[in-house]
Amino acid sequence: MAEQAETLRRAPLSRERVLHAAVALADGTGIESLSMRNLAQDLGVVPMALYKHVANKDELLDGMIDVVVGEIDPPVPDADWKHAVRQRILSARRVLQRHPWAPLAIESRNMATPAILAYLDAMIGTFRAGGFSVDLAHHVMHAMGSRILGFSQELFDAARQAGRSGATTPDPPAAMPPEVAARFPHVAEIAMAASHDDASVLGQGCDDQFEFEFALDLLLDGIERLQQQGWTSARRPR
Amino acid sequence: MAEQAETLRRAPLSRERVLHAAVALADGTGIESLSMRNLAQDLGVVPMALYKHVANKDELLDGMIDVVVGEIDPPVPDADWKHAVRQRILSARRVLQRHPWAPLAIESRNMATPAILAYLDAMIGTFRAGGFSVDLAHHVMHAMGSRILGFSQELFDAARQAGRSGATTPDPPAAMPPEVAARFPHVAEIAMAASHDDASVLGQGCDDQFEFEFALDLLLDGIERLQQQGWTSARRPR
DNA sequence: ACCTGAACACCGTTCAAGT
DNA sequence: ACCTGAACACCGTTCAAGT
Repeated sequence: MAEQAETLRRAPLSRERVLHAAVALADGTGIESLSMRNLAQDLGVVPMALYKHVANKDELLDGMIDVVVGEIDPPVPDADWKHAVRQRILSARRVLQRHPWAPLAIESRNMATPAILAYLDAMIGTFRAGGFSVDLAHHVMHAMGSRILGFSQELFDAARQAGRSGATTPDPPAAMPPEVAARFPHVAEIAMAASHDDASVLGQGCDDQFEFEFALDLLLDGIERLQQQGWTSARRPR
Repeated sequence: MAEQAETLRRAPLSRERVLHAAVALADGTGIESLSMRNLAQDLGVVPMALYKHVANKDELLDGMIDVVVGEIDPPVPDADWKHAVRQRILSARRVLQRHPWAPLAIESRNMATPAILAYLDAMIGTFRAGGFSVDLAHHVMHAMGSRILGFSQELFDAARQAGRSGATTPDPPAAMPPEVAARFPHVAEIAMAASHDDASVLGQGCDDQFEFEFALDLLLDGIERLQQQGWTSARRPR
Protein backbone atom coordinates (compact mmCIF):
# COMPACT_ATOMS: atom_id res chain seq x y z
CA MET A 1 0.00 0.00 0.00
CA ALA A 2 3.03 2.24 0.38
CA GLU A 3 3.57 1.37 -3.25
CA GLN A 4 0.04 2.37 -4.11
CA ALA A 5 0.45 5.67 -2.29
CA GLU A 6 3.63 6.17 -4.25
CA THR A 7 1.82 5.48 -7.51
CA LEU A 8 -0.91 7.94 -6.58
CA ARG A 9 1.66 10.56 -5.73
CA ARG A 10 3.48 9.99 -8.96
CA ALA A 11 0.37 10.29 -11.14
CA PRO A 12 -0.14 13.82 -12.42
CA LEU A 13 -2.80 15.77 -10.60
CA SER A 14 -6.05 16.24 -12.46
CA ARG A 15 -9.51 17.48 -11.61
CA GLU A 16 -10.69 13.88 -11.81
CA ARG A 17 -8.08 12.68 -9.31
CA VAL A 18 -8.77 15.59 -6.97
CA LEU A 19 -12.51 14.89 -6.96
CA HIS A 20 -12.17 11.16 -6.41
CA ALA A 21 -9.65 11.64 -3.61
CA ALA A 22 -12.05 14.11 -1.99
CA VAL A 23 -14.93 11.62 -2.22
CA ALA A 24 -12.74 8.89 -0.73
CA LEU A 25 -11.66 11.19 2.08
CA ALA A 26 -15.25 12.16 2.91
CA ASP A 27 -16.35 8.51 2.75
CA GLY A 28 -13.57 7.46 5.04
CA THR A 29 -13.37 10.11 7.71
CA GLY A 30 -16.48 12.22 7.27
CA ILE A 31 -17.15 15.46 5.46
CA GLU A 32 -16.23 17.61 8.44
CA SER A 33 -12.64 16.45 8.17
CA LEU A 34 -12.44 17.25 4.47
CA SER A 35 -10.27 20.33 4.22
CA MET A 36 -8.23 21.59 1.34
CA ARG A 37 -5.17 20.98 3.44
CA ASN A 38 -6.07 17.39 4.36
CA LEU A 39 -7.00 16.62 0.79
CA ALA A 40 -3.71 18.00 -0.48
CA GLN A 41 -1.85 15.86 2.03
CA ASP A 42 -3.72 12.74 0.90
CA LEU A 43 -2.64 13.53 -2.64
CA GLY A 44 0.96 14.21 -1.60
CA VAL A 45 0.72 17.73 -2.87
CA VAL A 46 0.99 21.24 -1.52
CA PRO A 47 -2.44 22.79 -0.70
CA MET A 48 -2.18 25.50 -3.31
CA ALA A 49 -1.72 22.91 -6.05
CA LEU A 50 -5.42 22.00 -5.74
CA TYR A 51 -6.47 25.44 -6.86
CA LYS A 52 -5.40 24.80 -10.40
CA HIS A 53 -8.01 22.07 -10.75
CA VAL A 54 -10.74 23.51 -8.59
CA ALA A 55 -11.61 27.18 -8.16
CA ASN A 56 -12.39 26.91 -4.45
CA LYS A 57 -13.91 24.60 -1.87
CA ASP A 58 -17.49 25.18 -2.99
CA GLU A 59 -16.60 24.11 -6.50
CA LEU A 60 -14.84 21.08 -5.05
CA LEU A 61 -18.07 20.12 -3.28
CA ASP A 62 -20.06 20.59 -6.48
CA GLY A 63 -17.64 18.28 -8.28
CA MET A 64 -17.90 15.67 -5.54
CA ILE A 65 -21.69 15.80 -5.78
CA ASP A 66 -21.49 15.18 -9.51
CA VAL A 67 -19.24 12.19 -8.93
CA VAL A 68 -21.78 10.72 -6.53
CA VAL A 69 -24.81 11.43 -8.71
CA GLY A 70 -22.95 9.89 -11.62
CA GLU A 71 -22.91 6.58 -9.77
CA ILE A 72 -26.70 6.25 -9.88
CA ASP A 73 -27.84 3.56 -12.32
CA PRO A 74 -29.27 4.80 -15.58
CA PRO A 75 -33.06 4.67 -15.81
CA VAL A 76 -34.43 1.21 -16.53
CA PRO A 77 -36.40 1.23 -19.76
CA ASP A 78 -39.88 0.29 -18.64
CA ALA A 79 -43.37 1.02 -19.86
CA ASP A 80 -44.51 1.30 -16.24
CA TRP A 81 -43.56 4.74 -14.90
CA LYS A 82 -44.11 3.63 -11.31
CA HIS A 83 -41.67 0.77 -11.54
CA ALA A 84 -39.11 2.87 -13.40
CA VAL A 85 -39.26 5.69 -10.85
CA ARG A 86 -39.14 3.25 -7.94
CA GLN A 87 -36.08 1.44 -9.28
CA ARG A 88 -34.13 4.58 -9.98
CA ILE A 89 -34.83 6.05 -6.55
CA LEU A 90 -33.80 2.81 -4.87
CA SER A 91 -30.58 2.91 -6.88
CA ALA A 92 -29.98 6.49 -5.74
CA ARG A 93 -30.52 5.35 -2.16
CA ARG A 94 -27.91 2.62 -2.52
CA VAL A 95 -25.42 5.19 -3.81
CA LEU A 96 -26.10 7.51 -0.87
CA GLN A 97 -25.50 4.67 1.54
CA ARG A 98 -21.96 4.50 0.19
CA HIS A 99 -21.57 8.27 0.57
CA PRO A 100 -23.46 9.21 3.74
CA TRP A 101 -22.11 12.77 3.71
CA ALA A 102 -23.69 13.51 0.32
CA PRO A 103 -27.22 14.54 1.39
CA LEU A 104 -25.98 17.23 3.74
CA ALA A 105 -23.45 18.39 1.14
CA ILE A 106 -26.14 18.63 -1.53
CA GLU A 107 -28.53 20.49 0.75
CA SER A 108 -25.88 22.92 1.92
CA ARG A 109 -24.76 23.74 -1.62
CA ASN A 110 -28.29 24.45 -2.79
CA MET A 111 -27.34 24.74 -6.44
CA ALA A 112 -28.26 22.29 -9.15
CA THR A 113 -25.15 20.73 -10.63
CA PRO A 114 -25.32 19.49 -14.25
CA ALA A 115 -25.49 15.86 -13.08
CA ILE A 116 -28.42 16.60 -10.78
CA LEU A 117 -30.24 18.50 -13.51
CA ALA A 118 -29.76 15.55 -15.86
CA TYR A 119 -31.09 13.19 -13.21
CA LEU A 120 -34.15 15.34 -12.55
CA ASP A 121 -34.74 15.78 -16.27
CA ALA A 122 -34.80 12.03 -16.80
CA MET A 123 -37.15 11.57 -13.86
CA ILE A 124 -39.59 14.15 -15.20
CA GLY A 125 -39.30 12.47 -18.58
CA THR A 126 -40.40 9.18 -17.04
CA PHE A 127 -43.50 10.80 -15.57
CA ARG A 128 -44.34 12.55 -18.84
CA ALA A 129 -43.91 9.31 -20.79
CA GLY A 130 -46.27 7.71 -18.27
CA GLY A 131 -48.99 10.12 -19.27
CA PHE A 132 -48.55 12.85 -16.63
CA SER A 133 -49.44 16.42 -17.54
CA VAL A 134 -46.70 19.03 -17.22
CA ASP A 135 -48.64 20.45 -14.33
CA LEU A 136 -48.99 17.21 -12.39
CA ALA A 137 -45.39 16.17 -13.10
CA HIS A 138 -44.27 19.53 -11.73
CA HIS A 139 -46.11 19.23 -8.43
CA VAL A 140 -45.21 15.59 -8.06
CA MET A 141 -41.52 16.43 -8.36
CA HIS A 142 -41.91 19.00 -5.60
CA ALA A 143 -43.86 16.57 -3.44
CA MET A 144 -41.18 13.89 -3.72
CA GLY A 145 -38.56 16.52 -3.04
CA SER A 146 -35.18 15.25 -1.95
CA ARG A 147 -36.55 11.71 -1.70
CA ILE A 148 -36.19 11.64 -5.48
CA LEU A 149 -32.41 11.50 -4.96
CA GLY A 150 -32.76 8.76 -2.38
CA PHE A 151 -32.65 10.97 0.72
CA SER A 152 -34.23 9.21 3.65
CA GLN A 153 -35.57 12.54 4.97
CA GLU A 154 -35.46 11.12 8.47
CA LEU A 155 -35.15 13.77 11.15
CA PHE A 156 -32.30 11.84 12.73
CA ASP A 157 -30.43 9.71 10.30
CA ALA A 158 -27.91 7.41 11.90
CA ALA A 159 -26.44 6.54 8.51
CA ARG A 160 -25.78 10.14 7.58
CA GLN A 161 -23.62 10.69 10.62
CA ALA A 162 -21.85 7.33 10.38
CA GLY A 163 -18.86 8.93 8.73
CA ARG A 164 -18.53 11.45 11.54
CA SER A 165 -16.42 9.38 13.83
CA GLY A 166 -15.01 7.43 10.96
CA ALA A 167 -16.76 4.35 12.29
CA THR A 168 -18.65 2.17 9.86
CA THR A 169 -21.21 1.04 12.42
CA PRO A 170 -23.08 3.62 14.46
CA ASP A 171 -22.62 3.69 18.19
CA PRO A 172 -24.45 1.00 20.08
CA PRO A 173 -27.75 2.61 21.02
CA ALA A 174 -27.91 4.09 24.47
CA ALA A 175 -30.97 2.57 26.13
CA MET A 176 -33.66 5.16 26.85
CA PRO A 177 -33.35 6.13 30.52
CA PRO A 178 -36.56 5.62 32.55
CA GLU A 179 -37.03 9.33 33.28
CA VAL A 180 -36.85 10.11 29.55
CA ALA A 181 -39.38 7.35 28.83
CA ALA A 182 -41.69 8.88 31.45
CA ARG A 183 -41.50 12.33 29.89
CA PHE A 184 -42.11 11.07 26.36
CA PRO A 185 -44.46 8.11 26.76
CA HIS A 186 -45.54 7.84 23.13
CA VAL A 187 -41.98 7.89 21.86
CA ALA A 188 -41.13 5.26 24.47
CA GLU A 189 -44.05 3.09 23.43
CA ILE A 190 -42.81 3.00 19.84
CA ALA A 191 -39.22 2.47 20.92
CA MET A 192 -40.33 -0.40 23.12
CA ALA A 193 -42.30 -2.07 20.34
CA ALA A 194 -39.42 -1.67 17.91
CA SER A 195 -36.90 -2.99 20.39
CA HIS A 196 -39.18 -5.96 21.07
CA ASP A 197 -38.86 -6.85 17.41
CA ASP A 198 -35.18 -6.19 17.07
CA ALA A 199 -33.64 -6.15 20.52
CA SER A 200 -32.72 -2.52 20.04
CA VAL A 201 -34.18 0.98 20.44
CA LEU A 202 -35.76 3.73 18.39
CA GLY A 203 -33.71 4.67 15.40
CA GLN A 204 -31.68 1.54 15.70
CA GLY A 205 -34.50 -0.97 15.96
CA CYS A 206 -36.01 0.33 12.75
CA ASP A 207 -35.46 -1.36 9.44
CA ASP A 208 -34.25 1.59 7.36
CA GLN A 209 -34.98 -0.12 4.07
CA PHE A 210 -38.53 -0.98 5.16
CA GLU A 211 -39.18 2.58 6.32
CA PHE A 212 -37.80 4.03 3.09
CA GLU A 213 -39.91 1.79 0.87
CA PHE A 214 -42.99 2.32 3.05
CA ALA A 215 -42.70 6.08 2.59
CA LEU A 216 -41.82 5.82 -1.10
CA ASP A 217 -44.77 3.55 -1.86
CA LEU A 218 -47.10 5.76 0.15
CA LEU A 219 -46.12 8.63 -2.15
CA LEU A 220 -46.13 6.63 -5.38
CA ASP A 221 -49.54 5.11 -4.63
CA GLY A 222 -50.95 8.54 -3.88
CA ILE A 223 -49.43 9.94 -7.06
CA GLU A 224 -50.83 7.07 -9.13
CA ARG A 225 -54.26 7.78 -7.75
CA LEU A 226 -54.03 11.47 -8.67
CA GLN A 227 -52.90 10.63 -12.16
CA GLN A 228 -55.70 8.10 -12.70
CA GLN A 229 -58.23 10.66 -11.49
CA GLY A 230 -56.96 13.13 -14.07
CA TRP A 231 -55.92 15.60 -11.37
CA THR A 232 -55.35 19.18 -12.46
CA SER A 233 -54.17 22.00 -10.27
CA ALA A 234 -56.94 24.18 -8.93
CA ARG A 235 -54.64 27.16 -8.48
CA ARG A 236 -56.50 30.35 -8.05
CA PRO A 237 -55.64 32.73 -10.89
CA ARG A 238 -54.23 36.09 -9.89
CA MET B 1 -30.66 51.99 19.11
CA ALA B 2 -27.27 52.83 20.60
CA GLU B 3 -29.27 53.04 23.78
CA GLN B 4 -30.77 49.61 23.19
CA ALA B 5 -27.33 48.15 22.53
CA GLU B 6 -26.19 49.75 25.73
CA THR B 7 -29.10 48.21 27.65
CA LEU B 8 -28.31 44.82 26.18
CA ARG B 9 -24.68 45.18 27.12
CA ARG B 10 -25.62 46.19 30.63
CA ALA B 11 -27.97 43.24 31.21
CA PRO B 12 -26.18 40.34 32.87
CA LEU B 13 -25.31 37.50 30.53
CA SER B 14 -27.46 34.40 30.82
CA ARG B 15 -27.95 31.25 28.81
CA GLU B 16 -31.31 32.65 27.70
CA ARG B 17 -29.74 35.87 26.42
CA VAL B 18 -26.92 34.01 24.70
CA LEU B 19 -29.36 31.71 22.88
CA HIS B 20 -31.68 34.47 21.77
CA ALA B 21 -28.81 36.62 20.55
CA ALA B 22 -27.51 33.62 18.60
CA VAL B 23 -30.91 33.05 16.99
CA ALA B 24 -31.15 36.73 16.09
CA LEU B 25 -27.67 36.66 14.60
CA ALA B 26 -28.43 33.57 12.50
CA ASP B 27 -31.76 35.05 11.38
CA GLY B 28 -30.09 38.28 10.39
CA THR B 29 -26.87 37.31 8.70
CA GLY B 30 -27.11 33.56 8.16
CA ILE B 31 -25.86 30.60 10.14
CA GLU B 32 -22.48 30.54 8.41
CA SER B 33 -21.61 33.88 9.96
CA LEU B 34 -22.56 32.71 13.45
CA SER B 35 -19.27 32.28 15.27
CA MET B 36 -18.57 32.35 18.97
CA ARG B 37 -16.53 35.45 18.35
CA ASN B 38 -19.23 37.29 16.38
CA LEU B 39 -21.84 36.31 18.92
CA ALA B 40 -19.70 37.58 21.78
CA GLN B 41 -19.21 40.86 19.96
CA ASP B 42 -22.97 41.26 19.45
CA LEU B 43 -23.38 40.79 23.18
CA GLY B 44 -20.60 43.22 24.01
CA VAL B 45 -18.67 40.49 25.76
CA VAL B 46 -15.35 38.74 25.44
CA PRO B 47 -15.63 35.39 23.54
CA MET B 48 -14.63 33.27 26.52
CA ALA B 49 -17.52 34.69 28.55
CA LEU B 50 -19.95 32.62 26.45
CA TYR B 51 -18.45 29.38 27.70
CA LYS B 52 -19.93 29.84 31.14
CA HIS B 53 -23.43 29.57 29.70
CA VAL B 54 -22.81 27.11 26.91
CA ALA B 55 -20.38 24.21 26.92
CA ASN B 56 -19.34 24.61 23.30
CA LYS B 57 -20.69 25.54 19.89
CA ASP B 58 -22.60 22.27 19.42
CA GLU B 59 -24.48 22.88 22.64
CA LEU B 60 -25.16 26.42 21.51
CA LEU B 61 -26.75 25.04 18.35
CA ASP B 62 -28.84 22.59 20.37
CA GLY B 63 -30.07 25.45 22.51
CA MET B 64 -30.91 27.54 19.45
CA ILE B 65 -32.88 24.62 18.02
CA ASP B 66 -34.89 24.35 21.23
CA VAL B 67 -35.66 28.06 21.08
CA VAL B 68 -37.00 27.65 17.54
CA VAL B 69 -39.00 24.49 18.27
CA GLY B 70 -40.45 26.22 21.31
CA GLU B 71 -42.05 28.79 19.00
CA ILE B 72 -44.30 26.19 17.36
CA ASP B 73 -47.93 26.56 18.39
CA PRO B 74 -49.20 24.00 20.89
CA PRO B 75 -51.34 21.24 19.39
CA VAL B 76 -54.90 22.31 18.67
CA PRO B 77 -57.33 20.14 20.61
CA ASP B 78 -59.32 18.44 17.90
CA ALA B 79 -61.13 15.17 17.59
CA ASP B 80 -59.91 14.90 13.99
CA TRP B 81 -56.30 13.68 13.97
CA LYS B 82 -55.81 14.76 10.37
CA HIS B 83 -56.76 18.36 11.03
CA ALA B 84 -54.73 18.47 14.24
CA VAL B 85 -51.61 17.11 12.54
CA ARG B 86 -52.05 19.39 9.56
CA GLN B 87 -52.42 22.50 11.68
CA ARG B 88 -49.40 21.78 13.82
CA ILE B 89 -47.17 21.06 10.84
CA LEU B 90 -48.28 24.25 9.12
CA SER B 91 -47.43 26.11 12.33
CA ALA B 92 -43.99 24.52 12.35
CA ARG B 93 -43.53 25.60 8.76
CA ARG B 94 -44.35 29.21 9.63
CA VAL B 95 -41.75 29.10 12.39
CA LEU B 96 -39.10 27.76 10.03
CA GLN B 97 -39.82 30.53 7.59
CA ARG B 98 -38.73 32.96 10.30
CA HIS B 99 -35.57 30.90 10.92
CA PRO B 100 -34.45 29.59 7.53
CA TRP B 101 -31.17 28.29 8.93
CA ALA B 102 -32.92 25.92 11.33
CA PRO B 103 -33.52 22.89 9.07
CA LEU B 104 -29.86 22.57 8.14
CA ALA B 105 -28.84 23.12 11.76
CA ILE B 106 -31.23 20.43 12.97
CA GLU B 107 -30.09 17.98 10.31
CA SER B 108 -26.44 18.60 10.97
CA ARG B 109 -26.82 18.14 14.73
CA ASN B 110 -28.62 14.82 14.35
CA MET B 111 -29.51 14.54 18.01
CA ALA B 112 -32.99 14.89 19.45
CA THR B 113 -33.19 17.86 21.79
CA PRO B 114 -35.77 17.76 24.60
CA ALA B 115 -38.01 20.22 22.74
CA ILE B 116 -37.97 18.07 19.61
CA LEU B 117 -38.72 14.92 21.58
CA ALA B 118 -41.68 16.67 23.22
CA TYR B 119 -42.93 17.78 19.82
CA LEU B 120 -42.63 14.29 18.35
CA ASP B 121 -44.26 12.78 21.42
CA ALA B 122 -47.28 15.04 21.07
CA MET B 123 -47.53 14.23 17.36
CA ILE B 124 -47.47 10.49 18.00
CA GLY B 125 -50.06 11.06 20.72
CA THR B 126 -52.37 12.71 18.18
CA PHE B 127 -52.12 9.70 15.88
CA ARG B 128 -52.71 7.26 18.74
CA ALA B 129 -55.74 9.23 19.93
CA GLY B 130 -57.02 9.06 16.36
CA GLY B 131 -57.08 5.29 16.56
CA PHE B 132 -53.69 4.44 15.03
CA SER B 133 -51.93 1.28 16.18
CA VAL B 134 -48.46 1.67 17.67
CA ASP B 135 -47.14 -0.05 14.58
CA LEU B 136 -48.84 2.21 12.06
CA ALA B 137 -48.07 5.36 14.06
CA HIS B 138 -44.41 4.33 14.07
CA HIS B 139 -44.12 3.86 10.32
CA VAL B 140 -46.18 6.95 9.61
CA MET B 141 -43.79 9.05 11.69
CA HIS B 142 -40.88 7.71 9.66
CA ALA B 143 -42.71 8.31 6.40
CA MET B 144 -43.43 11.93 7.24
CA GLY B 145 -39.84 12.32 8.35
CA SER B 146 -38.55 15.85 8.63
CA ARG B 147 -41.75 17.18 7.06
CA ILE B 148 -43.29 16.70 10.49
CA LEU B 149 -41.22 19.66 11.68
CA GLY B 150 -42.29 21.72 8.69
CA PHE B 151 -39.22 21.04 6.51
CA SER B 152 -40.02 21.64 2.87
CA GLN B 153 -37.69 18.81 1.84
CA GLU B 154 -37.12 20.54 -1.44
CA LEU B 155 -33.83 19.64 -3.09
CA PHE B 156 -33.09 23.31 -3.63
CA ASP B 157 -34.78 25.53 -1.15
CA ALA B 158 -34.46 29.21 -1.93
CA ALA B 159 -35.83 30.14 1.49
CA ARG B 160 -33.25 28.09 3.36
CA GLN B 161 -30.39 29.99 1.80
CA ALA B 162 -32.09 33.36 2.06
CA GLY B 163 -30.07 34.22 5.16
CA ARG B 164 -26.83 33.48 3.37
CA SER B 165 -26.29 36.85 1.86
CA GLY B 166 -28.28 38.50 4.58
CA ALA B 167 -30.86 39.50 1.98
CA THR B 168 -34.51 38.97 2.78
CA THR B 169 -35.48 38.38 -0.83
CA PRO B 170 -33.58 35.80 -2.88
CA ASP B 171 -31.65 36.93 -5.90
CA PRO B 172 -33.74 37.68 -8.95
CA PRO B 173 -33.79 34.40 -10.86
CA ALA B 174 -31.29 34.08 -13.64
CA ALA B 175 -33.27 33.11 -16.71
CA MET B 176 -32.45 29.63 -17.96
CA PRO B 177 -29.96 30.00 -20.82
CA PRO B 178 -31.10 28.41 -24.11
CA GLU B 179 -28.31 25.83 -24.16
CA VAL B 180 -29.29 24.66 -20.67
CA ALA B 181 -32.94 24.43 -21.73
CA ALA B 182 -31.86 22.33 -24.71
CA ARG B 183 -29.91 19.90 -22.52
CA PHE B 184 -32.72 19.50 -19.99
CA PRO B 185 -35.92 19.77 -22.01
CA HIS B 186 -38.26 18.38 -19.38
CA VAL B 187 -36.96 20.71 -16.69
CA ALA B 188 -37.28 23.57 -19.15
CA GLU B 189 -40.86 22.60 -19.99
CA ILE B 190 -41.84 22.81 -16.33
CA ALA B 191 -39.91 26.01 -15.80
CA MET B 192 -41.62 27.51 -18.82
CA ALA B 193 -45.08 26.54 -17.61
CA ALA B 194 -44.36 27.90 -14.13
CA SER B 195 -42.94 31.14 -15.49
CA HIS B 196 -45.98 31.51 -17.72
CA ASP B 197 -48.10 31.52 -14.58
CA ASP B 198 -45.88 33.75 -12.53
CA ALA B 199 -43.53 35.61 -14.85
CA SER B 200 -40.60 33.85 -13.25
CA VAL B 201 -38.60 30.64 -13.48
CA LEU B 202 -38.29 27.24 -11.84
CA GLY B 203 -37.89 27.50 -8.12
CA GLN B 204 -39.03 31.09 -8.17
CA GLY B 205 -42.19 30.63 -10.15
CA CYS B 206 -43.45 27.99 -7.74
CA ASP B 207 -45.86 28.77 -4.97
CA ASP B 208 -44.01 27.33 -1.99
CA GLN B 209 -47.09 27.19 0.20
CA PHE B 210 -49.06 25.37 -2.51
CA GLU B 211 -46.28 22.83 -3.05
CA PHE B 212 -45.93 22.22 0.68
CA GLU B 213 -49.63 21.64 1.20
CA PHE B 214 -49.87 19.51 -1.94
CA ALA B 215 -47.16 17.20 -0.58
CA LEU B 216 -48.54 17.23 2.95
CA ASP B 217 -52.04 16.35 1.83
CA LEU B 218 -50.74 13.65 -0.49
CA LEU B 219 -49.15 12.02 2.57
CA LEU B 220 -52.04 12.62 4.95
CA ASP B 221 -54.59 11.26 2.47
CA GLY B 222 -52.47 8.16 1.92
CA ILE B 223 -52.06 7.71 5.67
CA GLU B 224 -55.79 8.08 6.23
CA ARG B 225 -56.44 5.38 3.65
CA LEU B 226 -54.01 2.99 5.35
CA GLN B 227 -55.60 3.62 8.72
CA GLN B 228 -59.12 3.07 7.40
CA GLN B 229 -58.01 -0.18 5.79
CA GLY B 230 -56.68 -1.38 9.13
CA TRP B 231 -53.14 -1.62 7.76
CA THR B 232 -50.72 -3.76 9.73
CA SER B 233 -47.08 -4.24 8.97
CA ALA B 234 -46.31 -7.38 7.03
CA ARG B 235 -42.75 -7.51 8.32
CA ARG B 236 -41.19 -10.84 7.83
CA PRO B 237 -40.23 -12.33 11.20
CA ARG B 238 -36.59 -13.21 11.67
C1' DA C 1 5.00 31.39 -17.06
C1' DC C 2 4.39 28.46 -13.54
C1' DC C 3 4.73 26.98 -8.77
C1' DT C 4 4.64 27.54 -3.84
C1' DG C 5 5.95 29.21 0.83
C1' DA C 6 4.57 32.62 3.78
C1' DA C 7 1.07 35.42 5.24
C1' DC C 8 -3.68 37.05 6.17
C1' DA C 9 -7.94 36.90 8.26
C1' DC C 10 -10.48 34.02 10.27
C1' DC C 11 -12.16 29.64 13.45
C1' DG C 12 -13.25 26.90 18.31
C1' DT C 13 -11.18 26.07 22.42
C1' DT C 14 -7.32 25.54 26.03
C1' DC C 15 -4.74 27.36 29.51
C1' DA C 16 -2.22 30.04 32.43
C1' DA C 17 -1.72 34.44 34.24
C1' DG C 18 -4.11 38.11 36.35
C1' DT C 19 -7.55 39.96 39.59
C1' DA D 1 -12.69 31.78 42.96
C1' DC D 2 -13.62 33.98 38.98
C1' DC D 3 -12.42 36.22 34.65
C1' DT D 4 -9.88 36.86 30.41
C1' DG D 5 -5.92 37.75 27.29
C1' DA D 6 -2.81 35.20 24.85
C1' DA D 7 -1.91 31.14 22.63
C1' DC D 8 -2.75 26.79 20.07
C1' DA D 9 -4.13 24.22 16.32
C1' DC D 10 -6.69 24.63 12.84
C1' DC D 11 -9.36 26.89 8.40
C1' DG D 12 -9.77 28.88 3.08
C1' DT D 13 -7.50 31.82 0.22
C1' DT D 14 -4.30 35.77 -1.32
C1' DC D 15 -0.10 37.25 -2.82
C1' DA D 16 4.45 37.99 -3.66
C1' DA D 17 8.76 35.90 -4.05
C1' DG D 18 11.15 32.22 -6.15
C1' DT D 19 12.16 29.23 -10.06
